[in-house]
Amino acid sequence: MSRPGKRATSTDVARAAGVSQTTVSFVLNDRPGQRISEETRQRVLEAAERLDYRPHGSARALAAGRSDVVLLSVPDLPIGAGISRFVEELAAALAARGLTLVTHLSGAHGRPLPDVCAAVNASAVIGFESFDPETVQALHRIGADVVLPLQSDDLHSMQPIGRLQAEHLLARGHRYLGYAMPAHPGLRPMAEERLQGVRDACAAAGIEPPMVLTTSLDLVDAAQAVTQWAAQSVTGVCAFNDETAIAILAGMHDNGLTAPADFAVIGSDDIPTARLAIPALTTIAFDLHAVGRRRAEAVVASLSGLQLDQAALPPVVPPKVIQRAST
Amino acid sequence: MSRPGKRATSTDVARAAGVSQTTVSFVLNDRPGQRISEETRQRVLEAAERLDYRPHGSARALAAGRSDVVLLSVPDLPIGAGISRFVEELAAALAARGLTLVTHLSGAHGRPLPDVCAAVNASAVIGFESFDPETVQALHRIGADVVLPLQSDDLHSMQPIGRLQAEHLLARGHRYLGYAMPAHPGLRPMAEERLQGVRDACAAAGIEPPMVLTTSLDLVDAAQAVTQWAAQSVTGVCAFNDETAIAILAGMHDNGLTAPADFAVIGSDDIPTARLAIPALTTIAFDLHAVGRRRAEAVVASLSGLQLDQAALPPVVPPKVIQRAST
DNA sequence: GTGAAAGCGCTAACAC
DNA sequence: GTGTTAGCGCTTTCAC
Repeated sequence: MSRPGKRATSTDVARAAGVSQTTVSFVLNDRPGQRISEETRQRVLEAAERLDYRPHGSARALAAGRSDVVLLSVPDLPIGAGISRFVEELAAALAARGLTLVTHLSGAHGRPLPDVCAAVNASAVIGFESFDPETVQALHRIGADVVLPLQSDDLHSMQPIGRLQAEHLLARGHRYLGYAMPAHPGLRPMAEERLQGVRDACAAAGIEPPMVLTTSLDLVDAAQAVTQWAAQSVTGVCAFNDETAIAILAGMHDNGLTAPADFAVIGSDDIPTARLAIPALTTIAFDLHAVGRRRAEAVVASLSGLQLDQAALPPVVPPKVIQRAST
Repeated sequence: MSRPGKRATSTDVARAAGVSQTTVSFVLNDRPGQRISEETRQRVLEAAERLDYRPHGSARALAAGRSDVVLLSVPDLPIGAGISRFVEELAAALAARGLTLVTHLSGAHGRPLPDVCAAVNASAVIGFESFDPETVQALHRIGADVVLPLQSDDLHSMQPIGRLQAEHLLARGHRYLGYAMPAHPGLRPMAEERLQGVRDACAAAGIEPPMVLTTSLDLVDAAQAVTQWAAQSVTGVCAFNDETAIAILAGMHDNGLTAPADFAVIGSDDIPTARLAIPALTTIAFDLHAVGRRRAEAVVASLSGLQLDQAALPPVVPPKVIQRAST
């Protein structure tokens, strides 16, 4: 239903439907003051459909003072499959509420977040980690009503992950634990949080805190770390995530060691290749699906100025250990 | 340099600098008709800085009829580290030309691409695979000047990848090849292209086409495929990508086989965990960096209506085999 | 060199 | 119920 011609405007629809442009706006936006006759409504809707009318985002944003665009700022970190699933969930939930999600990779050479926000006229910005205060302020001035770093989700803090990892190892008799930090700086904050969970579990069990080592996704690096842990009689290692854990596994293999006999290794995130590791990797799985939904609801609530009804949110299944051969 | 107050407008800057709003627009946009005195220029720039002025994307887009937003549509496929690197490169190159890149995951439940495009008022849309004609037309009508599916990059078609994989195995004496297709539907088109390269290489060498099997990232699945290949005396397998290759490796391990003695396996993309596979995975590496830059230049050229100067583009290093232990 | 004025396509008072 | 009207913040033509 469209000629390749010029873009149809709201006025075109009005003309086609034989009503005023205002009426079109009312119908299409489903304004609460439902003073539109059903017949007019249908005529307008039909005309819009026929002309393949699509509201002009900029014009709408300019006039209304707010847009339906939500910007997700993804930090410069290795994006895993899990994250993309989360993004899709978020996008779907927002779309269901009439909001459009776009993502921005905040790499070193891209534009600053406030500029991007201004360019797409986002009315909300979601981040993966806390923004620095300057950025937050800039975003607010631009009109981004909400700034919700993900980690503030009370039910999905990162610490339980570390705790679960450690508890799993402790339950299997390990008394000297290691922790494998990722080398990538962007992953640091998240890693610190997870590590804290491990420390807490160790403290609660009355054993020494974990021996923390940083390993990049490099065989030599990982092999070195393995040697160091072995020298300190570490027998179980919690890795920041599955990729790091896979590096450890490779480092062990390089040293002629195998899990779990020589060393137990537990990862986190349950990436698809975790079960393909040799041996298959024990890991922590969590419910990104629900987290995405919850985040979306939070944004919607904040945007509409309503109080977020915690009870109405989809429940988050707590993270749990996926036991496989590596522990 | 900013009070938490309301957003500064172009008019505010004009007032602060003691000039007209028009002049501000001229200065900030660096209009060709450089009829602005250096002194005025500085005053305006300084005022803008002081007020932390940021142009209102929507207003600008509405008035100018075009925005500086470029939308990258990423299909519903597992996002790997390689892709994120490419996106960053693209964003950086576009930012250098004053353009802002945002990404949209075109999952099943998100909004249709044209809607997203209209919402952010993108003046160009980049895709990973060809859009269907209807979508293209819709995008054009919305005013998206460019639609550039990535795969049309002459110097970076997918076929050479498959060809290289096959040639590598052929050079090592393998005469019965297998091809591992990914199960994920979003990966299909790309996989078909790569497969074609393998077929071409086989034909050129005068051997039978590869025995194609589809394997998800699942141990049982992969083990089954391995059994089938073995039954047909296949000795070398080209996998669509490294993850699929890792699955094959796991399937082999499950069958008590090891690479390259029983089976040679070659992946593609050189993901970080490829070298951590056991044994380390031979794979194809390519230059996403340059591809991103080239794509960005193409968009800029198309947006400014200029002819793309092929010669001025950063050269793309052809894909090459990274030989490791699995072949 | 600089400014006045006319919109871009839409929303939202307000009038009928 | 529906139309009139006045902007939203910016670009751009044209006059000074």
